[in-house]
This record gives sequence, C-alpha cells and structure tokens, in this order.
Amino acid sequence: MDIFDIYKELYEIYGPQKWWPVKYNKNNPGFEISIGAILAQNTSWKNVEKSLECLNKNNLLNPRSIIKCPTKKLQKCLRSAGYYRQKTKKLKIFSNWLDMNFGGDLKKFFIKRLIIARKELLSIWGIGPETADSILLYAGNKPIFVIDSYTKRLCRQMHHELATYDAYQGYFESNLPKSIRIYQEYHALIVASGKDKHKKICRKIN
DNA sequence: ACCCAGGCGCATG
DNA sequence: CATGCGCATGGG
Repeated sequence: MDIFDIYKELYEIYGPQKWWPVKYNKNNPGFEISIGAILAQNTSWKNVEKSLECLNKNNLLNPRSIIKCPTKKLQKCLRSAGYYRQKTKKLKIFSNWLDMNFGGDLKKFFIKRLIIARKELLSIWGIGPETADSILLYAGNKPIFVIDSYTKRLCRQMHHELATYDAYQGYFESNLPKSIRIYQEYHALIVASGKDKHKKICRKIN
C-alpha cells in the first residue's frame, strides 16, 4: 500500500474535491486563491469564507484596492479569519510585492521557473512553505505538492514520519506521477479525510 | 471550559 | 534542526 494507492482509495471514498474553490473572480482566480491561502493559515475555511465575502463586497479582491484600503477597514473584514492584525499586514505586504514587481499580475510572476518562484514567495513576510506551495499549485498550476498537518498525520499513521517539510514533499513527489491534477486532488482529499470524523480510510491503511 | 482549524515569524538551545 | 511562544476568531 503506497501513497499512490492511498490516493486512489481516498478518491474512491470521497470523490473529486473541486479545489481550490473560487467564488468571486472566476475569470482571474489567482489572486483570490492566494489571498484565501494566506487567510486559511491555521484557520477553518468557514471563517475564511466570511472574510472573502466581505472583501468582495468592498471590492477588495485585487492588489491595488488592498494597498489603498485603510488598515482599520481591512482588519474589519479579516476579523472572522482570526489573527486579523497579522493577516491584514500579510495581505498588504503580498499585494505590495505583486504590484511593485509584476504590476499586480500574478500571471507575470508565474512565468518564472518553479524553484525560483517558490524561493521568491518564501522570501515574502507571512508566506511559509504551505502557503507558497498552495499558491503555486492552485493559483499557478505548478507541479508542486502541498504538505500540511493532515498530510503529516496521514504519514504518521502509515509509519512514514519524516523530519522536515521538504522531506515530506520529496516523499510525495517522488512516489506519485508528476501530475498537477493529481497533486491538486490528492492534497484536497487528504484535507477532506482529515476533517472526516468517521475516518473512513483508517481501516484501509492499517 | 477546553480543543481544534487548509501556519508563520521569531527567539532560543 | 527542534522546541516554544504569540497571534485570534468561531464551532465542536
């Protein structure tokens, strides 16, 4: 039972997850996805959705508006997502970076080679490995596997505990077909099974 | 009343 | 490297 088998099992049980969900800017979803990834840090998606809704209502789902928006007003929208002072700062910094370097256009950023792009995201304050990889995989459609706490838990259950984020990422990427779709679906499925209180997959693994 | 949620920065051994 | 702490709201 390797991790690709686990993927197939999860897919059988939970079906396609339709990640990353985009409710508002369907024509240019990258920025909404990136903002969502930052807001979702250690926070339930339900609470993130409330903030996204408020941002949309105030026409703040674009870099320029976030840069212009008074801190207090932005904080008000982000309150429900938790850590709202930090996250306000994170959105401001991310938007400034995007505006200054790429004219606010993520597509220009994603032209960069994957490793270079990842390093650049990681150099931005407020963006760590999981957020960077989520942005690359879901907003940029780049082949990189996202590791989160559910993923580590799953590995622990399979007796494949590793030391670092990069080690987990290497483990998945070297044992799966290099497919963006599979990376996107697998991470979403791991989250779905992690949230599933009934833990339908447990018996299969052990 | 606790515990957790689609983490990260920073300060210390 | 790895551990610990602060950040903060909302639902079990």
